[in-house]
Amino acid sequence: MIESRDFLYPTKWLAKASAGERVASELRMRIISGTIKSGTILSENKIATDFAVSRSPVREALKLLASENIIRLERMGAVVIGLTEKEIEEIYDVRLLIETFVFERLVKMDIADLVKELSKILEMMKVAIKYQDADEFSYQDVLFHETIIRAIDHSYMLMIWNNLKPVMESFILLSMRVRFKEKYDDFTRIVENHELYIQAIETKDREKMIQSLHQNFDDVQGKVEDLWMSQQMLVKGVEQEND
Amino acid sequence: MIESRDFLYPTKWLAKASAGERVASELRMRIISGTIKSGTILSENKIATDFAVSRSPVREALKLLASENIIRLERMGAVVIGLTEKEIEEIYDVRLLIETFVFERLVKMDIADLVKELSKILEMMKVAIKYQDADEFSYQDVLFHETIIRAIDHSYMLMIWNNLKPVMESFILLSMRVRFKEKYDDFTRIVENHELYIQAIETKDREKMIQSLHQNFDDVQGKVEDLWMSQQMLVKGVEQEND
DNA sequence: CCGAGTATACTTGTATACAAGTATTATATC
DNA sequence: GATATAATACTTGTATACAAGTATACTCGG
Repeated sequence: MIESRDFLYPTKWLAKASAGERVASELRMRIISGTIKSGTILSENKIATDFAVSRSPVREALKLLASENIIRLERMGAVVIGLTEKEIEEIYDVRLLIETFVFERLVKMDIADLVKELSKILEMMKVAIKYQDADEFSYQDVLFHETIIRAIDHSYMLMIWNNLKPVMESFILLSMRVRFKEKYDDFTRIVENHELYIQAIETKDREKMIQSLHQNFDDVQGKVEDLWMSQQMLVKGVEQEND
Repeated sequence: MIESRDFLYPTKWLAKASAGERVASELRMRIISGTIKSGTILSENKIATDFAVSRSPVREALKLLASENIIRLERMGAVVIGLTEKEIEEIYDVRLLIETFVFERLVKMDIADLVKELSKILEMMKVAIKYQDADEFSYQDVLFHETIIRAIDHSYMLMIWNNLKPVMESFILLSMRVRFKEKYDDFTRIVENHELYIQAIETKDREKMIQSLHQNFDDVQGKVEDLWMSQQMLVKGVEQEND
């Protein structure tokens, strides 16, 4: 039985969420963290009993995870795909693609409001670091990029982002939780990089923007190890349910 | 009551489909063709009775359409968004983005098999033209681009494509049906353009590929009129259900 | 001991039932 | 006639029930 206090996903983010979203969010975290191993076959009934909900929200959750490419729906059962190094690189391919596209639009726009908004978010990130709040930091980090994308008002770019976001969010959450414990000084670099990004937008400097994006990517490249570390942390912290 | 013979979507493509997919495919066609007007509020119950299915598959369908950005799920009812000129341009933004990315990967690969496969598909398209089979032509057209994307084996590019595909497919279906009746000689141009695309891949010629992509885009630009024409055709052919 | 065939237990997809909440309509009161 | 309040008819989200199909395991025959 998986109860809310065992959740890897921040329960306070699920305040207004439906049972389906709750199940999806938690399953996603467990898959990406490796708690549920790649190759595992999930059955609707098993998940339903595990989460003490009916099959209806579970089906909803599985459909969602399948559209995010972390599970594959087959005739019998859903096969866990998970995130390997390859997938993480691919996600960043997409981010690079989207964000460079967005930037090209931004340079033709009035970006004063956006820059102000991003600065605010960056301040929030700094506070989150100060109080060692990994979850809040992750939230603001994701919000930072979402804010940039939303600025150009492009429904299909937003669509792509919406598909990518849940996986990104989970990945960042897990990664940041590890770093807060193990590599605290990573955050000064992350903040600097976001500052660079804001500057790039402000001055409409393509090169700086690309530089920032790649730095951000280098920052996570090879960071599947974070996921493994996060799993190490988890087996210590959470009691395992031997079904 | 909407029966299978009233379907705008080719029923033979729905052979192995679930009720949810059937409902989604048909609703999508009706939304994109303008048969269901933008702004309309859809209720699960109404759709369920219309299609003579239960709410379960209807919910599934609505979730899907929402993820494709052609409806918006609100607290009460789903609001139809539809496809305006803006959305069509945005879709082509994404296609341009994806396919240029794909091309950059292709130039580093062995593309012999791909070229052969594409040539086969193009032959099929020619046959479909010869026999004035708009649906078959559309199918092969969509398959052509999907084949190119699949060639690079990039799960997240494929994810984007999978999200885009249903809307693209519906749009192309409607557009091609009109053209077969009204603008038959469009097809020689479309075929030529696909030949150009194959050549571009074969010779790994970036410029030619971009040229082909843009030509393809110009070909649909301003083609919302096709949708309106398709709607004109529809009101003639299909009896209207005044609920 | 091995294979064919049947029984069984589990799978998904769909229908239905129910609960909680929201908008609308009607009614009553001023 | 206007406004407030209550009743009603919808809405979604979740649980449960059922049907059709699939894999597994078991039994029976060789």
